[in-house]
Amino acid sequence: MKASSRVRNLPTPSVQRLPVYLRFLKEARNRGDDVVSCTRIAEEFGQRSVQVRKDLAITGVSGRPKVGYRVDELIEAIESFLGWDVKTTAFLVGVGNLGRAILNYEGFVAHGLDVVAAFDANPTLFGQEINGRLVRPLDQIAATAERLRREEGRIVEMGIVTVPARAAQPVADKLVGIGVRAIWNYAPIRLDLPSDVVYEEVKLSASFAVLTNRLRRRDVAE
Amino acid sequence: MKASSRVRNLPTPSVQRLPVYLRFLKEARNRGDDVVSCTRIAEEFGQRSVQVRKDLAITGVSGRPKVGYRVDELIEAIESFLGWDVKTTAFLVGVGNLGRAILNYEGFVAHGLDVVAAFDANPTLFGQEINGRLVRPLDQIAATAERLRREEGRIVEMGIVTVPARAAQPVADKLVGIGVRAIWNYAPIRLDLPSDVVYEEVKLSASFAVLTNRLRRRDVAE
DNA sequence: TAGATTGTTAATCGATTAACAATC
DNA sequence: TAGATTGTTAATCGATTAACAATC
Repeated sequence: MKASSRVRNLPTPSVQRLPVYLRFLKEARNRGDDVVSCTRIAEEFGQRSVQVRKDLAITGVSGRPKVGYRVDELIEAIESFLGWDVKTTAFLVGVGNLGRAILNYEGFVAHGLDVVAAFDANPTLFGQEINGRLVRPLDQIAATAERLRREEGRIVEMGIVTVPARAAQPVADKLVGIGVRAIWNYAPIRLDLPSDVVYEEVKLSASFAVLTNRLRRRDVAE
Repeated sequence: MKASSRVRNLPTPSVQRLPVYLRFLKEARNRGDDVVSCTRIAEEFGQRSVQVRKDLAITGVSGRPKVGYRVDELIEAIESFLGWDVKTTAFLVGVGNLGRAILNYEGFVAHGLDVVAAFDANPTLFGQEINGRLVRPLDQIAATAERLRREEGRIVEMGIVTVPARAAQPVADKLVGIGVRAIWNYAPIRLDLPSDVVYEEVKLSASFAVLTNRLRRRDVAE
């Protein structure tokens, strides 16, 4: 069987909504709820219940008519579907404020993200420790990956790029060079990568564009 | 004419792609290019030229067959359409690493964003200056807005929320209280706001979900 | 049992792409 | 003029929503 025939095309909007449900479900679990219905979830987020049901269906979970879904089953199904039940070993490059924000945010740790080391080109940062992670010289990225593999048997799967735009492509190339299979890019520039590397860009400008455009159109309408 | 009949529904994906084109067009201008074609832009970003043409069309700009679009006209049209040619006065609440990242990033300044003051609840930060902006006590947000209006005649249009999830809703309520008409939320929680306040959320978890899901599905396919 | 809910198929809606005329 | 490009209408594709049967 060819890989292409096995990888179904999943609706990206559904994948993007799952973390929202997950957060709500964890709160429900903390309240001691055993089951939850799509109607309830939809109501919480102002959506249609059919959409929630379709979204949950892609994880493979099933509920019981009249009753709903078991909260713990649902949490497990979403986490497993997103790959958040396994550790994702990552390197982060660019220890500016954005890089620090990611290193300090515990939310991603709960999603399996394990940033094992941080890198920067600025010598004044070398040796600094951020939330338990040492800042290393960018030059040592390959050596660090190799040592990690040799000593702990760990493979770096993901590279997080939080450098300025102009530095992003060379940094991404370095990350691909050490064998990462996914790049999470925060720099405001599209990166050119081999097609077998999974790529995702955080587009803050796109978000700002939607906001300001709506704000200005609202003004015009008044 | 009712407002609802005047506000056309614009394709959000198109609005989100405009900043990408804009960045490219500014580079083109710096290189001294006078005109650029959709074909060229599409090629740069791996899209179809029709899509680029449709995207540009929503700004109201028009090009010339055989020639293309004038670079300076196009830049002006996109910036005006997005509301990036006018200053947007904003308050930022939450001076953690994420808040600092936004205060220090000059890219948004080029998009008209003018964060005039930053607020936090943590007294150890009060009086600190970040990229020229003083950190003030959250308590003083209303007084600061009022003084700004009285002394400089400036209205705070946007609130940027970079506090932890649990603090986000009360902070948003405060911002709405001082009259902001747009909220840009970085906290991983959906905010409840009056319907006349424009709202946009930066969903880092959604981005991470897409990335890890693809990474794990790729693994399965191998 | 009746009502609420799941799961699925069909209809609708919106965005992308194809096709092609207009034009410089 | 011929070829490249814009602008627009029609076709396709994908996601959302409606409708409804199944079921606890």
